[in-house]
Amino acid sequence: MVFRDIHDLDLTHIFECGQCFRWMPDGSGAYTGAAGSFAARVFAEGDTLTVEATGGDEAFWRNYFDLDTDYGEIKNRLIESEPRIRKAAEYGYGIRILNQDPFETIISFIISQNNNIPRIRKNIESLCDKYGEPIEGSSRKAFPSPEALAQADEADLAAMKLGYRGPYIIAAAKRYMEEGCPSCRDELLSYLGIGPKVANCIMLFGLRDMAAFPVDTWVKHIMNDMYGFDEGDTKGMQRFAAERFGSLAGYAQQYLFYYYRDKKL
DNA sequence: TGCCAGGTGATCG
DNA sequence: CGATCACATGGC
Repeated sequence: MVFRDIHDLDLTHIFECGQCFRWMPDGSGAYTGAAGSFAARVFAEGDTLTVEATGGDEAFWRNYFDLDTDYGEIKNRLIESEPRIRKAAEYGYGIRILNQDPFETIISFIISQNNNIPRIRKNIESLCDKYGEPIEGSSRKAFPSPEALAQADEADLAAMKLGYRGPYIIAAAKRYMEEGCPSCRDELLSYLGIGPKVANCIMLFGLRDMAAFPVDTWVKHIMNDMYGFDEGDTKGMQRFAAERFGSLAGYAQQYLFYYYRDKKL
């Protein structure tokens, strides 16, 4: 399917900015990957976005890529309220916060803790290969269901190099099965293996709370470098983000994170 | 080798 | 409360 008249979209920035882990360039300028239980190949030319998907209707992909949000407007408002973010916002041109499946987001960001992005990708792909359903028309597997991960064996997860996160994954899947999708930050924080940072990532990327401002090791560096915060002062950083960026803090965080991680300033 | 990566849980004062 | 430490793993 083809979406026309799309602005402020850059697939590289969308897929490499650290919000998702299952998309990769195929060498032709396109990206292949999976969202939930669908696989796809996507590419952008001019102001059109083409999605060749194994499933999901137009509404699904329009929502996944957040095509109804005006990112030009968001960027202007961020720069207006905090001019020092301009460079980061311009560098991350075309980033869109994807609307990802909540369960996939929960498990993915539990895996992300004290880990690096290439290894997070490998861990998630291993999990999908072993516990995900096959996707018709693709070699990729769907992200595993809560039921599948709830029945996973701890030793198998250990063999897949998930480290100490294995038990967190199984416990989270069981709980999700029994209680359904968590709806707020406090509920997420009561999961074993989910602390303030991971909870904020899930709120932002999985539950669409655009005011969430995850503070990870990169954001600590940024906030120290750009604004002079002590690297231990997470509370102060959160307060600053809430005051300056308000309901747009999540977008700001993503621009800052991507800019710093990519340029290593 | 020791430090780091999209941190958190347990423990201790 | 806040500070400290262990925790699996792999890259540099």
